[in-house]
Amino acid sequence: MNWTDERVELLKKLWSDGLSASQIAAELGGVTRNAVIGKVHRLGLSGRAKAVASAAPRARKPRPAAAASMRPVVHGNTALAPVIRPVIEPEPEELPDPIANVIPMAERCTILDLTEFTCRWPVGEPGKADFFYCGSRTKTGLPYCAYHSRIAYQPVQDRNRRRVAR
DNA sequence: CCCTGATTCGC
DNA sequence: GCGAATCAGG
Repeated sequence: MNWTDERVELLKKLWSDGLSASQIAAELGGVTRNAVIGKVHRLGLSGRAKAVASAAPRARKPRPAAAASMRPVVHGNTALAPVIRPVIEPEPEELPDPIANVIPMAERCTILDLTEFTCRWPVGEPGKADFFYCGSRTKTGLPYCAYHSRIAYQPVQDRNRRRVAR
């Protein structure tokens, strides 16, 4: 593919419209984002309005909302309320993510809040802003609450064999 | 890891 | 002029 007037024109338009180089490359077809960027520079239209604010405007995943609808309603001070956990059977193939939706906000705690009586079940990715520990009362010296103990001590499921690329 | 634009440099 | 490779960053 060569840079015909049409393609250059489209490139200019899309670039000024704030599309990313990879998006433009996909739109044009037959070129990579590097080619687009290179061309953009050669054309001397490097700077743009303000499209480069957040580098990765990733598509938002719609929230599951299924588990959230099953969350028990707790009135009053949730911090002092007894732990109420839904009586759903933890499905072996279920990932911890949906579980996060049934842990009351008030219970969630950081690693600093953990004591010998708080559930150490991690939810989310450590380091991420939304990461937290379950924080429920543990039974007797166990690292997890009764609910998460059942998950933690289940028979080993078939692990996903993954191989690092490259 | 995903992604972004910027730059370099052999072609 | 072109663009892959690389760099620097979110």
